[in-house]
Amino acid sequence: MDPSDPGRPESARVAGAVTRLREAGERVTTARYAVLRVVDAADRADEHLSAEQIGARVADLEPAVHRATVYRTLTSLVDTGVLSHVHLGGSATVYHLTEPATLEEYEGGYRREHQHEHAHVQCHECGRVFDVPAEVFDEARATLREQLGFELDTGHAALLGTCRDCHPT
Amino acid sequence: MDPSDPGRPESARVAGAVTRLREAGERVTTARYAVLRVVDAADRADEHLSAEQIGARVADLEPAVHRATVYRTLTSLVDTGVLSHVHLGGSATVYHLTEPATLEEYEGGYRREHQHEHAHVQCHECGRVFDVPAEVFDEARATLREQLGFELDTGHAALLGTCRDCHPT
DNA sequence: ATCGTTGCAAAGCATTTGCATGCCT
DNA sequence: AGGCATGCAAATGCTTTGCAACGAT
Repeated sequence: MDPSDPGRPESARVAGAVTRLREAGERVTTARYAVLRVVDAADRADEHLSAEQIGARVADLEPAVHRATVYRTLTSLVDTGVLSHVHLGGSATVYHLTEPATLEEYEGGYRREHQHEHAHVQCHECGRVFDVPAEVFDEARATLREQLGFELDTGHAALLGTCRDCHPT
Repeated sequence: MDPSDPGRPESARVAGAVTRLREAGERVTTARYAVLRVVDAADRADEHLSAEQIGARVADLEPAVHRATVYRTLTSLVDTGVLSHVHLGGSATVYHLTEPATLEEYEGGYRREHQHEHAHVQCHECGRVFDVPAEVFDEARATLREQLGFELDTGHAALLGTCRDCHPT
């Protein structure tokens, strides 16, 4: 596996993820590299892909990579911290590239929307997922902490609701 | 199926649910009655059961009821509005008896905790689910409505976080 | 008597696992 | 070279479905 293979266009985000993988002592394999590229492309298109959907796209990119490997890869990449996953209401789990703590490490190219922690809200009518600033839940977070001692983690699961387009009114 | 069978202790909540079922033109069968009793008992114990767990308890109560029927029953009871379900982060879905609009219709016996809409927060360490007043999310709800036109439905999916007992600190 | 509901069993689908081989470091 | 990751295929677990029989109204 040689991700520096000339001719293979690579985003700064994928390059950063590969670097972090290596630093963590993890091997960079064909399967892992393909998964990273698929998730990066989805992130850039504001898409939220499930394990299964990622598997399908990886199959296009690298037909030799087995489905089971995609699942194992997703698990290990999440463990390593290179990817993070968000649980959607419907029971699906979607994956994101995790943003590094210091953006400066990786030269430009980050889209503004990806620079901050965000929560996810999903429309249970059309299924679309919207990213919203985590600060929206600051007050709720504070209340839960004070009254229950519960630390709300809005990055880890989506909240359901109805989007503007699907309103009955 | 005769839920008025003397000697079968029945809570006011189950009685109300049965009434609402009949009013909706739905048949009250052994399977449906058993599911209602199981869910009611869980509610009263502040437990949150998944379809699978409900199936197991129904099997104790009515061994003749098939697992597949429990799934179909849960679906139809939710459709009718007698039950409501909440998606937990881990991918499980748990069920509740839906509270009727007017409490007065059903003579006493409602526990205070069940009289109001509530949201669910789940600890991703220990898995326990806590009920919290829906008002905790009022500000977030208002912000999302104003800025995105998104109607947040906190009753339909649990938020993840870490409970007091599982804090690293 | 009618027609919705159920039991049964089999199919379906996403995900996981054991094991030998392969390949990244 | 050495050990982790992979391919393969079978198993798993939850949920759904087709169909005939059953039973609530």
